[in-house]
Amino acid sequence: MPRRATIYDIARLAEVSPGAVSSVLNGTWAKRRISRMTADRVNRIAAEQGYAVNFQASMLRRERSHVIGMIVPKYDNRYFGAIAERFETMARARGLFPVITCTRRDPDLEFEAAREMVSYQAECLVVTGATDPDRIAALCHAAGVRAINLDLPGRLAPSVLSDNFDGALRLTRLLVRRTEADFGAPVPLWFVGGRVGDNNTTERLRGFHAALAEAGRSAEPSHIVTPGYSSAPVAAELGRAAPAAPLGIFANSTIAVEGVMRVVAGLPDPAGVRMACFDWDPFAALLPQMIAMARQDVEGMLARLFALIDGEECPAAARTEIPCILELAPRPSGRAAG
Amino acid sequence: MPRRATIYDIARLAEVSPGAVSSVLNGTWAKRRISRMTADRVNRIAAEQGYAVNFQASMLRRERSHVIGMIVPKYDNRYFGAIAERFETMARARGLFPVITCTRRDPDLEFEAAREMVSYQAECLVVTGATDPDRIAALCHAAGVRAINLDLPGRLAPSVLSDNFDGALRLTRLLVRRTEADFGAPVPLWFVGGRVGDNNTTERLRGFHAALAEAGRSAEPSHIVTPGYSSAPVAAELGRAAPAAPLGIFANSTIAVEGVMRVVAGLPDPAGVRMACFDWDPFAALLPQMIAMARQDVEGMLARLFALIDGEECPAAARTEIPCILELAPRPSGRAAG
DNA sequence: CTGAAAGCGCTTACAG
DNA sequence: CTGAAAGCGCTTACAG
Repeated sequence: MPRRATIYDIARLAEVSPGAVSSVLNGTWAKRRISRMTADRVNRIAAEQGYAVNFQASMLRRERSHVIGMIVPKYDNRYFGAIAERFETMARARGLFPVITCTRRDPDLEFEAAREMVSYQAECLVVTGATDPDRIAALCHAAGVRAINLDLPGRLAPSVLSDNFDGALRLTRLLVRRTEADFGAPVPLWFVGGRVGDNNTTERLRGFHAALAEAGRSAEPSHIVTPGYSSAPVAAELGRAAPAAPLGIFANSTIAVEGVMRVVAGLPDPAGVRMACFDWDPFAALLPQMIAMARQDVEGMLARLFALIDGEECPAAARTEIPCILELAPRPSGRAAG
Repeated sequence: MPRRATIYDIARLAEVSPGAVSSVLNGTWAKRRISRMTADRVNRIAAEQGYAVNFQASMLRRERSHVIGMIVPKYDNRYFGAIAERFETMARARGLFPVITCTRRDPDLEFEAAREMVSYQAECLVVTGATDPDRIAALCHAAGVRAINLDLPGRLAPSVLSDNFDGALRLTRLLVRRTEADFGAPVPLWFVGGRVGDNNTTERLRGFHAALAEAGRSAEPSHIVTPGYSSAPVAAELGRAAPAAPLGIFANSTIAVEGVMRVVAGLPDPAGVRMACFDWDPFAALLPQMIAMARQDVEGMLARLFALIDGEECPAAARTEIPCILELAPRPSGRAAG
């Protein structure tokens, strides 16, 4: 493996000192009163040699690393994928070096990944959807790294969340209204997916109950099916509960929709199902059963996140809830009311 | 910002030399014949201090960085999201440090990101779906970094691809067979999405034509609609071409499906459309028009990719095409034949 | 206008 | 069984 060119190689070729090369290449040459002629020569030779600075050496020497870390449960998911993508773009726009790693909802991997971010000398770590954000915040604080929670809240660092209660409330109101309109009378409403104890599920469940209460109704406990976030257990548990159409379903995440649809496909009357989903997917929106989706406002969340990052103040108590965007599904032509 | 603990801090507290601390913490203490008692003490104190090694310093000093880079067009996409996620998992399993960055199909960003990977001292760069992979490979080679292309091929580095021709051939055969069965006679077949000149579109188009030729048919040039990979131009151009049902559509990517569905929704008879899609999405599979999807074999592709990475040999000519997995869409109960 | 020099935090051959 | 020391490639105050 041919050794990469260093500032010493460039210095030799340009017949200047390594220090001068360094300041030309990192743009501080004017401040150091190096002549433009020298700067041009050094830049030309560096380009010819395909020189690329060694980040390890450069970051070691500099006072600040400008590294900003993010851990995220998954990439393979519209919501978290959009978060990761937008995070990178916004970090780069600020001259920061984003380092993202995906922790697959594994608590140990989350913690190890956070440690790794400390090792990368991250100045700030965005902890997205972590199962135990406070454990990570403690690790960060011990190392002098700012932590900010995203998507799921913690007590030891500020949190930027979706307004899960409000989104679920509005979604459930729609579900109540549309099922009554389509079927001519109240039908059983189910809440499917997620895990009780998880903050987001708790908040959405609260919104679900509140909307039912507004309508003078209450939820049947056996219609709350929360076996987690993957689709197989959702399909299994919902299948055992044997729902009968007509009915309405609040799907707590698009992954839950995958499970729900397997059960719905087996029903004698799939057209007797109406569904609302917390989270958004363009194709799920085209399902004939879908009436609305609560799209989490990724841009709004990240705007708030970077406002916290840009401002130094980060009170641990700060907690921002960003409203979701309610997307009505197109009403398929073939679907009759009632 | 409190300074992070260093090996010097631990050394002082444990009353040993910094060198001894270093070898205890990186596991080479047995080789250096340091006593277990000393090692235990150092480990305990390091844990108490929340010590985390400084990667910049450690990687600078070591001979190898163990960093492995990947550039990827998007995270917010089932296919590329799955690639990024699996890449991280497999790299970690090998003790490597994956660094991924998302380049949003921007040629300049791709090149800048590749430069950045060289600066991170990456030993290898996986170039995924790049618009100009050879420009990046040249940069890598100049810096002594191995490059491997994924998803789109280049001439200067080995390439791991989907077997686009074969996948499109099988998908089109299905489309021919199912439209003839459902409508009782051959109907117009359209190819929608992607860009002519792009390797993958070219190969899939070749498969499309080959399957038509097998059936003794040929494609109408005006039925090839390839205005790129985003959904808005697909909807616009397909809308202008005003397709009439009954018809069959080969959608070149799930993003194309989004555009196609906007047009289909406006047709007098959406049920007169059959669609096959290159690429997979669980919800797109549930569209009533969808008959089959070609799921790219991400696991198979990455297995091959890491076989190249693990083995030192990387002949630039090497080109592997991994077969796609054909997923038949569930046949909706409400859909009548003919 | 530019160079010599110290030092970032680590690793590892070498000496004992 | 352990320490002293050199050096990875850079940056930047300091001296001239």
